[in-house]
Amino acid sequence: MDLADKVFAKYSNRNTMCWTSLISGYCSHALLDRARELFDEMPEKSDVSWSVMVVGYVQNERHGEAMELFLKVKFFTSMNLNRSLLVSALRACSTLGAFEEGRWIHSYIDSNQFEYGVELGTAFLDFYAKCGLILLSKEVFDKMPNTDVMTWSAMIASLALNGYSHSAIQFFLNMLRSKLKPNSITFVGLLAACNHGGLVDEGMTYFKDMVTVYKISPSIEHYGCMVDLLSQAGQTKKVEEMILSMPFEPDGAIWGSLLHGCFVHGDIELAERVGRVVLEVEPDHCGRYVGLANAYAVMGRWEGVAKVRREMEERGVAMIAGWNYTNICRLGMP
DNA sequence: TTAGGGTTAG
Repeated sequence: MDLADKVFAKYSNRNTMCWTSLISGYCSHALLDRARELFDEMPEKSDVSWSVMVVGYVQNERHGEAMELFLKVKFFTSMNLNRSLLVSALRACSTLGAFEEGRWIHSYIDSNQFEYGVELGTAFLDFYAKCGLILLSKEVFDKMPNTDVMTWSAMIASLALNGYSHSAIQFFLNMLRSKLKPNSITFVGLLAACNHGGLVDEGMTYFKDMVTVYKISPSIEHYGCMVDLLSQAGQTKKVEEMILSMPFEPDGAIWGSLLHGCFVHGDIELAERVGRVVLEVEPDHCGRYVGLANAYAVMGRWEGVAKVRREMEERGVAMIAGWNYTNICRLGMP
C-alpha cells in the first residue's frame, strides 16, 4: 500500500475515482485510519466514496464509526444513498441494535423504489431477526424475487436466534428441496437451532451428515454448538472426548460450555477438572471463575468457592457487573 | 472504486 500511496502522490490528474480506489484499497487491507485520513482530505466526494468508507468500517467491525459516517451523509449531504452503502449501514444497525435507523433505511428503499436484490434482502431479514422481529424477516424473505445460499443461511440462523428451532430445520429441508447446496455457515445456523431447541438426535445427525454427505469439515463454531448441546443434555463424558479429539485447540468458550453442563448436571468431579483447565486457558475472564465457583457451591464445597474467589483477587480479575435493571438502579439511574 | 449469512455461561 505504500507504493500505491507514492504513485498516488505523484499522479497529478487525481480525480474522485482515484481517491476512492485508494481508500478502498486501504480498507481492504484493514488500514482504516489511513483510509479515513484520505477520505477527510478528499476535495470532492462521490456517493461511492461515502459507501466505500462505510463498507470499510463495517467489514472491519467498526460499526460505531460506520454509523456515525452514515448519519453524516444522511443529514449533512444531499448525496444519493446507493445500495452498497445501505446494505453496510443496515449491517451496522443490526450489530448496534439501531432499530429506528434500520426502519428509516427501509422506508428510504421503499420510497425510492429500490429492488430487493439478494444482498439487500438478506441484510434486511438479518436486521429484523437481530431486532427480534422474526415475522418481518420472514416477510422480507417471502418478498425476495431471488434467494441464494446466503439468504437461506441467514434465515435459518435467524430462526435459530429467535428460538424457532423446528422452523429452522424445516427451512433447511426446504433449502435442500430447492436444490441449493448448504455450506459451512448454513450448518452453523442449523446446529445452533438444534442447540437452542435441545434437539440432541437431530444435532448429532446433521453434524455427521455435514461431514459424510456434504464433505464439509467442522470448524470450531460447529464444535462449539455440539459441545454446548451435548453438555446441556448432560452427556458430559462424551463432550470431553469430543473436545479432546477436535483438530483445534479448544478455546475458553468450548471448555466454558462443558463446565456449565457439569454444573447443571452435577458432574462435580469433571467440573473441577474442567474448571482448572478453563482458568488456565482464560485467566482474565471473570465468568470462568464464577462457573467454577458455582460448581463448588452446588457441591456445598465452600472452601473451594473461597479458593476461587481468592485466586480471582490475587490475579486482579475484576467482576464485571451486568447491564441489567437492578444494576442501573444501584448506580442511582432509575 | 462500493454490498448480504455464523453457536456460546452465572
